[in-house]
Amino acid sequence: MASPILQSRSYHHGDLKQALLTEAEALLRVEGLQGLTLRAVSRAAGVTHAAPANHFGDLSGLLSELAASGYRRFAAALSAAVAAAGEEQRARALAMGRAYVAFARENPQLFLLMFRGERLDAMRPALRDAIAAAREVLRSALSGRPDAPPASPLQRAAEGIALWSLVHGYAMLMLDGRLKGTLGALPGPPDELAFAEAVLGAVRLA
Amino acid sequence: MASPILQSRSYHHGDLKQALLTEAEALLRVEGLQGLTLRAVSRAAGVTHAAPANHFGDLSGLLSELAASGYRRFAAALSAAVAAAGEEQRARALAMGRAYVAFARENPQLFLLMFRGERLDAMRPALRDAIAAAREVLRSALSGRPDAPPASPLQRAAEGIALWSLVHGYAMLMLDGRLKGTLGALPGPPDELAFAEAVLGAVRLA
DNA sequence: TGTACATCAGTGAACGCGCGTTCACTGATGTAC
DNA sequence: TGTACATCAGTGAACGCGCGTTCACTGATGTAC
Repeated sequence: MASPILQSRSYHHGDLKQALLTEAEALLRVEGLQGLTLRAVSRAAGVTHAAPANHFGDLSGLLSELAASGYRRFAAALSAAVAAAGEEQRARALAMGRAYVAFARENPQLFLLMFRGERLDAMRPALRDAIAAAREVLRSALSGRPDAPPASPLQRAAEGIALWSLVHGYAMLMLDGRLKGTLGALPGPPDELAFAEAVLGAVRLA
Repeated sequence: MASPILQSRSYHHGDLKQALLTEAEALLRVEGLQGLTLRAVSRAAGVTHAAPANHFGDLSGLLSELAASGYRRFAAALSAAVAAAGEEQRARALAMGRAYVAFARENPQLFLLMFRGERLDAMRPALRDAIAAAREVLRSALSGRPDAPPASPLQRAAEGIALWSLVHGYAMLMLDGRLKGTLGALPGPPDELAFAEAVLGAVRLA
């Protein structure tokens, strides 16, 4: 018989794989990466702690699938933002940056899991594919200025990586709480969104 | 009697505190952050695993002191690079960026420990002071362009954070191995230094 | 339609592991007199 | 100079903890005939 919800295979539980991923993400959000253990996730999902092995093999398998899910949503968010920004290159890059930072802010622990390779298994096809897809969205949003004179391959690559570094660094510093001091020292009440906007807009390609 | 080496207090061991920090850093370099446990560090230093408590209290105390030591060396490296770069503002920022990335490349795990607040105790005076000192070096190296018209406080702060984000993001992406693909796709043999230079130079304040 | 069988998701108990913490102790160092 | 005492760094054994893994098992689902 089909699952009560999706048409995925369901035995005793009825899509335990998805349930484990959902619980894992909730746990990650609340407890952080170090709270994510096979036993804790199983507990949250109401199954024995040996059950996840049937779906993920081991812990790094579960973390990798979770990160893959994060990358898919990340890529979708960036992609939608860029598409909505029109054709102008700088507007597209800015839209991407906004969406990038917003994703990090809304999913801080998931973002850290995604960009902290240590505990992931980069060989997992689901993760590898999701990373590649996200990378491609970034590449297309940051590809050089068609209006400018043709640059060297090094120059073009450096420009893309510089913009990526800018938004990624901002996201990481923000998640580490490194911007609080600067934000607090500004006149008026802190406005994180306006500040992010000012930072992303403070820089241009040379 | 004084210690055989330094004039620090020495009882049975003869400066166990420094020895533990040295061994901890070596372990961190080889095993990564998750290999850093009180027991492993004690083992490496040849003492009982209860001994470190006399000097650091608990594990987060030891990690915090190690991070503080990292921040002191980090600040010194940035400071020296900036001082050698002369007076021109852009040259100073570029020199800082180079030194920043070089430190991250040479001390990858230490750099990650420093910028991953989770396991540190930010209340430790040694760590708090070291972070503040490093932050001040950054601030002075990245402070706005004296040649430009006076900008708003928001604009000035945003410019400094943007440059910091650029170098920090580059360092993090590099340590995560995210740049390998781009670097490998360039014509000729990969040249990390030249690429970093190109990335840092690809951007100007708007 | 019904029966026998194979598959496999999930169980529950047991295992060994390394961890941080505690605590009474030992013994070298430093100090008072 | 010598003795008695206080301090405190480091010892070693014991503790409980949560972890991942293993494994024989149960029982629901799916399939062959």
